[in-house]
Amino acid sequence: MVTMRDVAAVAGVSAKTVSRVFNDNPHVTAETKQRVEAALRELNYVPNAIATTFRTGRAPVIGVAVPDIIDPFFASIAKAAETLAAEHGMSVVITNLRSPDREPEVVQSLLRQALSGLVIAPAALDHGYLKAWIDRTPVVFVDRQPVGVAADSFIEDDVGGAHLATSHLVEHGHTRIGFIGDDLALPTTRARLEGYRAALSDAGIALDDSLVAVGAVDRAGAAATFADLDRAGPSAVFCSNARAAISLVPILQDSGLAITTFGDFPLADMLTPSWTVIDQDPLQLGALAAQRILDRLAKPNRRYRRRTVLPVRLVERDSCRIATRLEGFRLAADRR
Amino acid sequence: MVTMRDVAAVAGVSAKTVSRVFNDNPHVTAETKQRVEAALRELNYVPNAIATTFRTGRAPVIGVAVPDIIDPFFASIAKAAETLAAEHGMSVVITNLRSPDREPEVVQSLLRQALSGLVIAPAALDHGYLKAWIDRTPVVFVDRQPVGVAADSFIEDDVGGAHLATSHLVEHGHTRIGFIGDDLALPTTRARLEGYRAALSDAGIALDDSLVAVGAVDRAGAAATFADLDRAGPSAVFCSNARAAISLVPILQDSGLAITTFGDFPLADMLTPSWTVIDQDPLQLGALAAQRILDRLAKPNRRYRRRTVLPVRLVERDSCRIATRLEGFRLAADRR
DNA sequence: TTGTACGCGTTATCAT
DNA sequence: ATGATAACGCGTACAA
Repeated sequence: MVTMRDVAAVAGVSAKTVSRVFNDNPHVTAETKQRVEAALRELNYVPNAIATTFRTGRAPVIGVAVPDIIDPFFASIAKAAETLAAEHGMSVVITNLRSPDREPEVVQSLLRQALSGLVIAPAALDHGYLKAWIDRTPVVFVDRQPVGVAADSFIEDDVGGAHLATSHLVEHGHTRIGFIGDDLALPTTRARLEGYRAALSDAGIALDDSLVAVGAVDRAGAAATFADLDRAGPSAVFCSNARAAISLVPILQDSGLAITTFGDFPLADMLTPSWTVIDQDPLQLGALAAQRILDRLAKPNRRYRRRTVLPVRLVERDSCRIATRLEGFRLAADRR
Repeated sequence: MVTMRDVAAVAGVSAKTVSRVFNDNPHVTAETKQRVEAALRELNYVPNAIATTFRTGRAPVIGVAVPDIIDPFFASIAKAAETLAAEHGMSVVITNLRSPDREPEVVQSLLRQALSGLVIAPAALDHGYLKAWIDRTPVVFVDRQPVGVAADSFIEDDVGGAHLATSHLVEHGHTRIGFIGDDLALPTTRARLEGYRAALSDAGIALDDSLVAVGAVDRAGAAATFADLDRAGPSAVFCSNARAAISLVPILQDSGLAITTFGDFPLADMLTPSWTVIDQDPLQLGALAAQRILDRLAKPNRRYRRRTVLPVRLVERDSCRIATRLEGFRLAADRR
């Protein structure tokens, strides 16, 4: 490996002068600069990034940590952050959190790499382990709020979006509306349950806990969860997130239930019927988070808004128009 | 930040002894070890990973570089590599290649981080830029072969899979079979075109270049590409990859064409009709690649198989059963 | 303008 | 078994 010393020897200057030339320091004569540049090219000098990081204490790298990179929602966040970082000469490393309990070790091993910043969509329920790092490294939460630590966050309007989706079902005449989620331990899921309940209350519909079921994380779990919920006799369901929704497609596809879901997903518009969703714009989430990291690095002393809530919008498709079960309810009512 | 020196001062030993204790070096008396461990805990010592990497020249990190992390195929490769690495105390950093021409800079900035190894699903057409690194860092290619550099690779059977998919259409009675791909500059796409052509030849069907169209990278491109192909009057199409397939769903869904595609994708089995695909097992690809990195690190002098081709299998679903256009052809033939 | 000396935190070498 | 010293490659402070 060619070092600055090697280049210096060839150019007949000191290592420091090579450093100056390489970093475009103006205090070098044109003639010296030329000689050094020739040596640089001749030896094919490549800086040792680790040494630079070690010396300066910061790698020109932003970390992005997400619960599951297979989920297109999180992949989009990462991709947007990467695009923005690249525009500012930074690279991005993505890492999978894998599971709530592994989050601390995974994130800390990332943070030890002297990152310039971290964008995290947390999986864990408590993020107190970040306290020791947050003074030295800007950390921005996305999708979910920080718990046990103060940090910037960009989240979507979970309560509002769930309210919107549920109200949409109400407007279609449904009164028996189920809630299917992944895990109520997650604040995001809880907030969406809250929005769902608020919408029902606002419509004067009584809450029924047998219409709330969680555990839809894969196709098997989704089937079990739905079987549970189905006993309560819903005519419509609201899925609390895209991943649950994707798992639920096989079982909801031909159920005759009206459906809305929180979070768009690839091919949702191509299913039969196509699914009505709440759209979250993960690209914007990722871009905003990365921008905040860059801002904090550039102006550490400025004050920033701690919490930013992004609006969501309803994308209406077909899954609320077709509602066999509701017809059933109506016919039954007519007969009475 | 607490350093080994600080710990050494508290324990009343030298920094080197602290290092020995921390790294489980046996040449330390039990009594000394105990004292040092107490100091370690008291000061809450956390090693500076950058300093260690700097000193040893290797970070306990495997890099995974893929063209597009949004593509579930590549995300699966990354995830599998991560799982395997974690079992061996290594972490993984994922990076997006973004585009063929940006690949060299992106990869090299990754490699400068003194990685222990790199798993790459390349986007670029030539990988000669890796020559300078490959002696110091194990590099394993997945999905696509190395060009311009010698390296290990794990790829799927592109020619065989395409042959399989095309033959399947032939068996269903099709003779006008289109090929829709993303980019013929990619060796993968070319190999699949080759398999497609071989299958037609084997069936005694004449090749027709107007039945080959590329440019399906997003929904707009897919629509344009298909419009082009459609003029040639196909009754069936073979999509050369999952990403193209996903983009083509809107336009092929109700086309009445029989369909096969190379690469399964989420919800392919939930479309109407469900899509028959060639399944590639990206998880295995990622796991094998990461294992090879670990093997090469553990036994650098062993010899390894350069090129491993994984078999693929046909997953038959409904998209070949429904073939309105073929009926049209037959009726036309009957009338004659 | 250019160079010297030093230090970042860790580990390897070689004494003791 | 333990420690002193040097070294990894670069950038900072300061001197020349």
